[in-house]
Amino acid sequence: MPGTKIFRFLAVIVTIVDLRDLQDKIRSFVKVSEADMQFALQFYKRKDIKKGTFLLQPGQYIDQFYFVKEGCVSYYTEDDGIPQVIEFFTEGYFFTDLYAYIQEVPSNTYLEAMEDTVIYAVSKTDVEQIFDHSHQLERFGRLSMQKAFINNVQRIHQIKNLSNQERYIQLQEKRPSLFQRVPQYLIASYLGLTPVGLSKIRRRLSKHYD
Amino acid sequence: MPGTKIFRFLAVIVTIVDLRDLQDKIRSFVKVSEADMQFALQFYKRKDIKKGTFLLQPGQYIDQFYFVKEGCVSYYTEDDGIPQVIEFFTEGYFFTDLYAYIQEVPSNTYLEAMEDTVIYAVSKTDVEQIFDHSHQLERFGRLSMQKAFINNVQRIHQIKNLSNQERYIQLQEKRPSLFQRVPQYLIASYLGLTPVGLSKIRRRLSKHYD
DNA sequence: TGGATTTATTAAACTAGTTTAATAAAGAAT
DNA sequence: ATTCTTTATTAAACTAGTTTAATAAATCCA
Repeated sequence: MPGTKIFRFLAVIVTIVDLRDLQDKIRSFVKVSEADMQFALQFYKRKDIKKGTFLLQPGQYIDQFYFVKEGCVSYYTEDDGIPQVIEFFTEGYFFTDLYAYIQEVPSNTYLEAMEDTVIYAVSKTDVEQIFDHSHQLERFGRLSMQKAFINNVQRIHQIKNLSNQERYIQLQEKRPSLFQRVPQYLIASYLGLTPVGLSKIRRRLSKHYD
Repeated sequence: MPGTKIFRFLAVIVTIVDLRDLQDKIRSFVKVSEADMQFALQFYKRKDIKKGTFLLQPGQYIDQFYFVKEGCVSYYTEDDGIPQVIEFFTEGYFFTDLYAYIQEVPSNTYLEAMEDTVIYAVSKTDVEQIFDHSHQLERFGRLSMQKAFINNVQRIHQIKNLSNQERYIQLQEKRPSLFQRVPQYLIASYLGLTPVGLSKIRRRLSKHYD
């Protein structure tokens, strides 16, 4: 059955090509032997998520760690029915609801695809296998967590020391594509204000350039 | 010289007793063999810091990682001459200016002892030796960074979703001793408001209990 | 394509903070 | 103990946001 053979062959190629992003990401942090890299990659499963799909909702457990190949996932809680956005995960981000993942308790957050999204998923037990198997990959885990930590320290500093207007401008500069991908009221929430407040800021800024 | 002998003996005891806090902290994250633990501990140096001393000032490089045995260190930037407190490090905290430490660039932050403080210090090259030497200690590094990351995610969520008054009350509940150890205007800064603003909140709350 | 729904803007009244400045209280140093 | 300096409170005017509600614009989808 030559048809079957070709199909399998193509499937293998697709898998290798697809995981290139993930490999590059890992190698940007540490040197990893080809054997260790292949050991890790075997556990990752590709998932295609349609826009509007929830990877996680309040009350659910989560034992998966994700990597965004393509697309955008919003991470938020809901207070009095109003979404409070913690982060937007886009290409190259690792993510999960880390608190629920680590504590193994039900989450109180949402993970929702903002557009058709492709992610690689790996389970907690497989992550542990990977880290047990390779000291270098454990180091990658430490360094990527360190980087995420620093990002948050800087974010805290920005929230405290910049005005909402300044943070809006900065977000436009650093992640301009977000404004095409995500409704404005979620960006308002991410910046820590109401849709009305963000609209005022936008008007103020546009008038400035008249 | 029996006097000398006794002195040395006591010195050894003191060192072992002193590092107990650090060992306990590490063992709360991972199992470590006695040999690996001793390998790590040999690199730590105790430092006694007088109140008001700066461990770090803007423009300086930092290649030390610290652990607070006793005391309190504030971590802040200065904008227009006004301190902007990022964190207060008290007993059991690991700290450094992680950004400057990792990037090996001059810091733009202060690390200042708020009271007479005892810390254990280890250099970056020694940290790297420790992690190279032991996979388990590398894991400790990953897990402690992970915990710090989660704390910051929760802090971001609080800053965004709680009022200043709510965050003031929460700080009183979670870290009551801070109010004895640190001047109020620095706590105001930590909470993201002015001394005047914090004073108003305190008055509002005290009136509430009349 | 038209109708329904979601999203963004505007207005108006309000509020929790700000800034500046003066005063009071507390702490440190000789 | 007295002075000097730092820290905390209060008042008053102001501001950048809020809430609610109405309207306009954009998007979805059958």
